[in-house]
Amino acid sequence: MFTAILEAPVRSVTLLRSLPPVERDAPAPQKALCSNCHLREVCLPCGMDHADVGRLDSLTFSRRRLKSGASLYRAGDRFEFIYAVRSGTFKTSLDLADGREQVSGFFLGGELMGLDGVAHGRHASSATALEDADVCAIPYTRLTELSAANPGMQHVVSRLMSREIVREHSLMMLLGSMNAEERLAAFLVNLSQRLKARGYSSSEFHLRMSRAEIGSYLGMKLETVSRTFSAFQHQGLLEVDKRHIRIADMGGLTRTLDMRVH
Amino acid sequence: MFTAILEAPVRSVTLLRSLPPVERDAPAPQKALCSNCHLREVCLPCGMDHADVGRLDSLTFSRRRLKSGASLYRAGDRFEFIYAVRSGTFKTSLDLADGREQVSGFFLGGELMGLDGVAHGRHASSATALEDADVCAIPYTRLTELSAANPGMQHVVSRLMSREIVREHSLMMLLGSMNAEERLAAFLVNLSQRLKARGYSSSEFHLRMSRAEIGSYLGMKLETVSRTFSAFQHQGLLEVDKRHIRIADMGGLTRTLDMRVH
DNA sequence: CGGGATATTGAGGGATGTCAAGGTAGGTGG
DNA sequence: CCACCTACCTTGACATCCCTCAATATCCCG
Repeated sequence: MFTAILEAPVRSVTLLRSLPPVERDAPAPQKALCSNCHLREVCLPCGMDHADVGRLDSLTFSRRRLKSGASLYRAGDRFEFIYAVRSGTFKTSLDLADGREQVSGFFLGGELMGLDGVAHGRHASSATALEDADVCAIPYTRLTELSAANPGMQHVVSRLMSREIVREHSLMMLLGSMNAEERLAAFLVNLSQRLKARGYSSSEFHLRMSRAEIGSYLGMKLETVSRTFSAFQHQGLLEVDKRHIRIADMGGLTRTLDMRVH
Repeated sequence: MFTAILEAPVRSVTLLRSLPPVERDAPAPQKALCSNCHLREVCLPCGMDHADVGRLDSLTFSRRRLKSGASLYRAGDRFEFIYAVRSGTFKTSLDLADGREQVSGFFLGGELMGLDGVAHGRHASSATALEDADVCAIPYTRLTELSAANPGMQHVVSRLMSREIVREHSLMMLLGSMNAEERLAAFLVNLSQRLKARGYSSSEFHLRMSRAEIGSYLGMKLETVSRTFSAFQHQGLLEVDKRHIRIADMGGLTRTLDMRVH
């Protein structure tokens, strides 16, 4: 299901961080090429043949750097770009009428944000960096122009959108039919697999999001998230220290899901 | 937001029903043309210019008729077609590990089903007719071939997928942050608007789905759905007689949503 | 007419939300 | 360097919403 990336993506991230800071929102001078990006196996080019990836290079995506907490786009902004995460973690969220937010997703390196903007030409959700981060800005109209001439590429783009639909399907299932323990287990197992596919440890990691953000995403209150973490720790499934997580019993965690008592 | 269709779609539906029944699953002899379909303003051609709609006609979608309860496709089936509802109502659902189902959507005339199949070449969900129904089967590869040559058409297809993402966003919000009354109110208001856009009454209609199906969709038990209907009736918002619904106070119903106490 | 599916309603219990208090970590300024 | 402040996390006590189980009513279809 997931392609494991064996090369560690950490090296280039460190490199980026050590560069002198650029002016905020100035057009980044660096241009990113898909063909030699360390994330190409999990990102936009995934599934494309060599020739199509080469064509992608002609778009020379501009890069944008964000500080932790900065927003990449906001709901209602004009839709021009989709964004691929190069480094860091993002959340996407919808603004509720009463001012609270509903988190609709978390995004890791290589994942794409903003596809919901195609529908009405405006972003339907907001994207916020959960740590210092780096994205490729992919001009949507140029991408469609390019894929019009290349059936293979067009299919890849459609598939990405469809994948987003499927992703939300499973979240709906989660929100509609699982109890608190099942929700958190599903969240952790999913995150673990995605980290593994990016060359990180699947059993030990640092959460970039708060309990409140996890809760919003999973449809539960932050106190319940906290209590459920504690419960898993008592059951010997996890070791939890604030945001540092070690999965002690992956089998037990996945079994929590299969039970599906409710 | 929705384009009201003034011509009543009822006439042609009645016509179809009076035709002699065809063999089940035999390639239907009737061919449907988008350019003079009564649903063209809410269906696939929505947003296309006249020339592109004409090009759609070249695909000559075959029609498929289903009895109430019959399934159009099942999760895991090979993905070849997307389906546009011509008449009747459908539900889409995911099969849970324990045999129960999670309803992921209800579909009315002109709405498209099956876009989640693009991701992996297999349908990710199942579609079932909730009453005798009629669909256009749109061959996906031929649609993409056609849209490769026509930028306008390609964009329309992308937009449809994006719209599906946005639709699921709002459902996530519903499941993640609303209580039982808000959920049912949101469901009814949404259904009312969609019926209105199709030329039906927005204040009085017949539900095609059971309490259990509504509950599955909204993430609550059928008893809670039933109780909430009764509560709305006592509050003077609705008149309910089994599946026959009359919205007595649309303003009050939408206010239930804005309150968003929880 | 009978049987199965569906809907309504009640009683009771349990999972999760709410409110509150206290602890810890990290950042900032004196 | 330390004190303070803020944001975040944990835990407890209590409240409440919704689920579970059960009985009954109603409708639809054979």
